[in-house]
Amino acid sequence: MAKKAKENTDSSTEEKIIQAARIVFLKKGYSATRTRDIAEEAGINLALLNYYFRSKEKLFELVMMEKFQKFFGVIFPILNDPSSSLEQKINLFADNYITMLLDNPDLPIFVLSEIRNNPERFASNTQLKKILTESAFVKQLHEKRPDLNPLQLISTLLGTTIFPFLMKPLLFTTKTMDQKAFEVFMEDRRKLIPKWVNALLKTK
Amino acid sequence: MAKKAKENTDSSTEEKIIQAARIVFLKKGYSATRTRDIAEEAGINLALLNYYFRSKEKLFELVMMEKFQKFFGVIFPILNDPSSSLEQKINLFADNYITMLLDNPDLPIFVLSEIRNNPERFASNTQLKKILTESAFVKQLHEKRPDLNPLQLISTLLGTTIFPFLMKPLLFTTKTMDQKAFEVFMEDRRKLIPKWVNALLKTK
DNA sequence: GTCTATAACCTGATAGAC
DNA sequence: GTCTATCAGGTTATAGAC
Repeated sequence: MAKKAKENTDSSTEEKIIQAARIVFLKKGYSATRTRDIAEEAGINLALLNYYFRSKEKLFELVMMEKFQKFFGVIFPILNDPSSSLEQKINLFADNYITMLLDNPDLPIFVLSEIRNNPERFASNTQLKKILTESAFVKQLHEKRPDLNPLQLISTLLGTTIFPFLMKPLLFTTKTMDQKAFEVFMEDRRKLIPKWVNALLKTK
Repeated sequence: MAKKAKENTDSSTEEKIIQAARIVFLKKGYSATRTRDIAEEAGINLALLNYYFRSKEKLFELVMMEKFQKFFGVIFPILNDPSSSLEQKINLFADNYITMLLDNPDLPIFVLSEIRNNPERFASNTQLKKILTESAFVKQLHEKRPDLNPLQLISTLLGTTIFPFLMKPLLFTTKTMDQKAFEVFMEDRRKLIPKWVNALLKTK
């Protein structure tokens, strides 16, 4: 602890660059981002970026791994907890995920876009497959509704939670909503999704 | 009719270029696409692309307008038909939209990505705002459930239908599904969505 | 570590021969 | 209309001074 005190200012050049990279990559994606944008955002010279991170690709990989961890990391512990009920999992998932997404509204479109652009990168990711096919959530779901493909409910749970954030740019640009209205909308949705998804469990 | 017979081969150079552009832009998006990729896909020389379409930007705009028309065009006539019931609209929407998306599975991520990259382009699009705030669907919805923000149900209807196509690259790359399984999944969903969304209308 | 200058490469677009 | 050759500008990455 005491040893780390020196770094705690967190304003080292390296940190400034990666923080800038987070902002720019998240907003524009890999292809549309120029290393110059990142350097400018960080308030440093372009050469320093390569000095610290060797290449655009390497810097991107760092940021991307973080973002993927954020995007998928919340899901696993909730859906794979054997001690909570199906209803509790749905409730907890919607609540936690909406909180996280309100803090990171551009995360879904970033993650889904980059997977589209480079799907091979995730061929090795077996964690997600496990959540979707053999988590505690899937088992409980299968027990309660053996007639229903668990992925149908999971897609609905994920879709209803994430989709508003994918639509957000469209809602804003057409002036259908502004930031404040969107936040209210998502607070309503935080209560609505558990109610709705649990209702679907009872719909034969 | 007879007049158009001559063009019916549909293999003019211009047509070959725009068909190649459809394929490449849809798959990689604007930024990651190089005009050389399109020329190669079309089996023609790079110079011809500029001869026929002047610039990458102009060619992209053509393709993009088509794709947006496809993505949003189906929604309007269905949701704004005053003669059909709420239930019929939900049913018809899911059915038609899933059919269209099975033929154009890469459309959602393309459209949503490009809106993210360039939202100003759609600032002038008032049609979508109308669907979301003053269509026959919204009015009927408000009448039946005045306690519910219509956008909540619309987001759910759109999200449940579109989201599986956004997840598709992830499902495929993790080998959770293959093409055949995905098609079966979406056929199940074609029946499930109307049942589910109509159930939500009755969930207080 | 940080900067300026520049190399090396890539990309969109055009000139000009056929 | 179609091609080859090439330009002009932009982008990543590095060399070398400080």
